[in-house]
Amino acid sequence: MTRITADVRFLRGYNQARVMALGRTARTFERSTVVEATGLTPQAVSKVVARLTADGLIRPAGVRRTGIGKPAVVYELVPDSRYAIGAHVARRTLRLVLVDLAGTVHHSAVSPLPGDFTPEQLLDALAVGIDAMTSSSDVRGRLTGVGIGMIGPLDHAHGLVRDAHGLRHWHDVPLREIAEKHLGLPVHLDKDVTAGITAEAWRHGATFGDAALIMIESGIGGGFWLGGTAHRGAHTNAGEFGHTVVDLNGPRCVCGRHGCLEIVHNQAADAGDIDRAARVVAVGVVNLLQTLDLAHVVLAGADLLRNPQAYLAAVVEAVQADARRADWLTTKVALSSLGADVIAAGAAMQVLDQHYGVPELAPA
Amino acid sequence: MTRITADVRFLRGYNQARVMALGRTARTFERSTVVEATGLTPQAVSKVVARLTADGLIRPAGVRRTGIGKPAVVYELVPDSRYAIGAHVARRTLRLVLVDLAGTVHHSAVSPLPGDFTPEQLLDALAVGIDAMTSSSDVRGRLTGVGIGMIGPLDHAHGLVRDAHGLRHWHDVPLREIAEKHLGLPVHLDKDVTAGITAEAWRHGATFGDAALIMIESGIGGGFWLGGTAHRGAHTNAGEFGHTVVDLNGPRCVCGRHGCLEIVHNQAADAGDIDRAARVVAVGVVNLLQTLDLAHVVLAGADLLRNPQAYLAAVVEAVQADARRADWLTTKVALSSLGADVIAAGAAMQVLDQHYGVPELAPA
DNA sequence: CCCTATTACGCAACGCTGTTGCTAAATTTT
DNA sequence: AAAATTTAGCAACAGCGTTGCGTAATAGGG
Repeated sequence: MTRITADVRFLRGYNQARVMALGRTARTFERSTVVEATGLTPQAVSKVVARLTADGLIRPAGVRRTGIGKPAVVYELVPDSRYAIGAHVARRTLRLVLVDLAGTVHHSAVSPLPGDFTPEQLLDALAVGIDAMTSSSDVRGRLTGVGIGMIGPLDHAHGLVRDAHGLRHWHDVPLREIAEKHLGLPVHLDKDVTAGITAEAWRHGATFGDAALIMIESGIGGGFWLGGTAHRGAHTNAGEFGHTVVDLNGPRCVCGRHGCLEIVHNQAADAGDIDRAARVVAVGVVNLLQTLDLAHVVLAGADLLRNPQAYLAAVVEAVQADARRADWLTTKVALSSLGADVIAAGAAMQVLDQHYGVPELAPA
Repeated sequence: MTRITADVRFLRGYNQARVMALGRTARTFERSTVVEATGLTPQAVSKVVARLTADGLIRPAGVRRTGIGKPAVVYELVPDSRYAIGAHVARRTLRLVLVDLAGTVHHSAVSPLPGDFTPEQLLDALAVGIDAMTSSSDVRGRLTGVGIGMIGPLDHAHGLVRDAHGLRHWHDVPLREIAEKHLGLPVHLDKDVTAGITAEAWRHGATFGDAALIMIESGIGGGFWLGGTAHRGAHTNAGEFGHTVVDLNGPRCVCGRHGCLEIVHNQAADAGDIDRAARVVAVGVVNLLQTLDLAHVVLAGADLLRNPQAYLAAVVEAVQADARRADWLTTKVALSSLGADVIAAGAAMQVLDQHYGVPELAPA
């Protein structure tokens, strides 16, 4: 648990991170933009910009002539100044991506994992894949770390896989610790869906409000971005969205309850009725909107992306039907901008976020 | 929107607030406790404690002899150093409470409101009630402000009542602004359920994790405390928990959808089957746990508190049944510790929280 | 009884943050 | 060429927590 004391160093990191967020979102920016966004004085912004420039994280990119007066220097992020590796560990596959500081995916590769793979087998696959991906020497020196997104339950704070669903060999595995030793890089472990929503948030920057990522891929899960950070819940177990009851008299689910969103959806999907399956998901999404009042909903997951338009249309329609009463209740619904890479890319961005994102103060 | 720049003044407020939170939770505390909780050095804590003592917010309350060495000074919060008024505006009644800095309710009074009351009528009732409650002169001088909790939809950021359900005369009323003028005190406006969960959080202090307040009182709503702050959503509209679908083939709800938690619950309750009604709510609560992974669930609301044990038993049972698989997935379920006063008291605590709570930095 | 070890606590100097006051540079307009 | 305007930085400053060190208050041992 990275714990930060509220001393002056916090201010440094915080304000630098806000400028970085601006650079990620806006392609180019100037000091005056930063002044407005941060509330700092121009002089303070000059100092922050000078520090970031010295670190090679941003650089001048021309000037803008405003008409009268001295032209303003335009800055931009230096995307290839830092990289991170992201890994999406699924039941049968390992997806690795290389992501730069701007959130752009440079390489993406999928490799099969042995059935019922062990931690050791995963570590080996990771090492091989990462090695191949960072062969270029300028990448290797700028690698910030490795992010791993996988199915839960797991303990994010302690980097512990508690009991990955459907995988033997994965009970209380301190994956973060052993991976850091094995790979020689900082490792960040999180639930797949949480990594996924982080990807969307990191790329959208400050304009991204409360949001959810709906993922349909061997089960239905939800990742949440609330109040400017990922929401993991009290035990890193938030997101079991597929196991919310939507049909009190519905069929029994593997979880023991009746009429879970997941079982109702799967029955429709298995029967080939994708539209009905999509409408079930749409009901769940509107439930989330009612409960959490989200500004963005992102759809993702292999099973969903096989029929993206069907799901998108159903959700959009349901959201609009529900929100028709109030013009101020707007929610943007979209397919994941990163496609099948969301989880892996998000895991990578979580690593970047730890270094260059807005620092969090000690837990209340 | 109170917006704070990340300069040194932020540190001052932040660290002071953490000490105050400790004092609220722990009755008494010493410097060494603060050192541990905040991560600050003993010297820094001395400065913070000195400032708070000078402001009269905390005071020494004896010493603790540890055995060898100079005894440690024990401090305590000064509860009656500050007060706030809380108002719970319902469809027919106005409940006012006087709350001190420790979160203790000193006075509570309910008065009827005219049918379909107007903003002016509410303001008059507020003025009269507040005057009666602050007759003592030491209270009046230490009054921090007035918090108002009421049904939505409303806009918390702008202090605007958009369209209170079931009340004509309440469309786009800038209640915060006009109330501040009318009462001559700072006013904080929020949804009833959000105020309610703030009451629980403020009283529990740092030990309070992600939580929800389930309120059953002319409708079913939910207030959320996530990541150390109230969750209001993108448009202050979070909490419409009663309008989440739990029965796809259920009866049509006033909101237009079928099988909402609220209509299903109400049908059972109206039929006199409280146990079934309670089990419906329990299903909804477990849905929340699956989605958000909460550490605390608090039950409240006039309709619920008519049969508190029935609801509590049903929810506890459902939560335990669902979490039986994992011993680490613990959620505490309880009835509101403040009974019928939760909303009003929470509204008051929101005012105190603005002054003496942990400050929030500019929105990301 | 005095001395020492131990613990609590504060004064003074310091480092680092953003802020304030003012100057310099670069450009357009007159 | 001179004035006006906008951008940007240097220098001194205020305020935060930190570091170094001295002082006060207690218990226990000789």
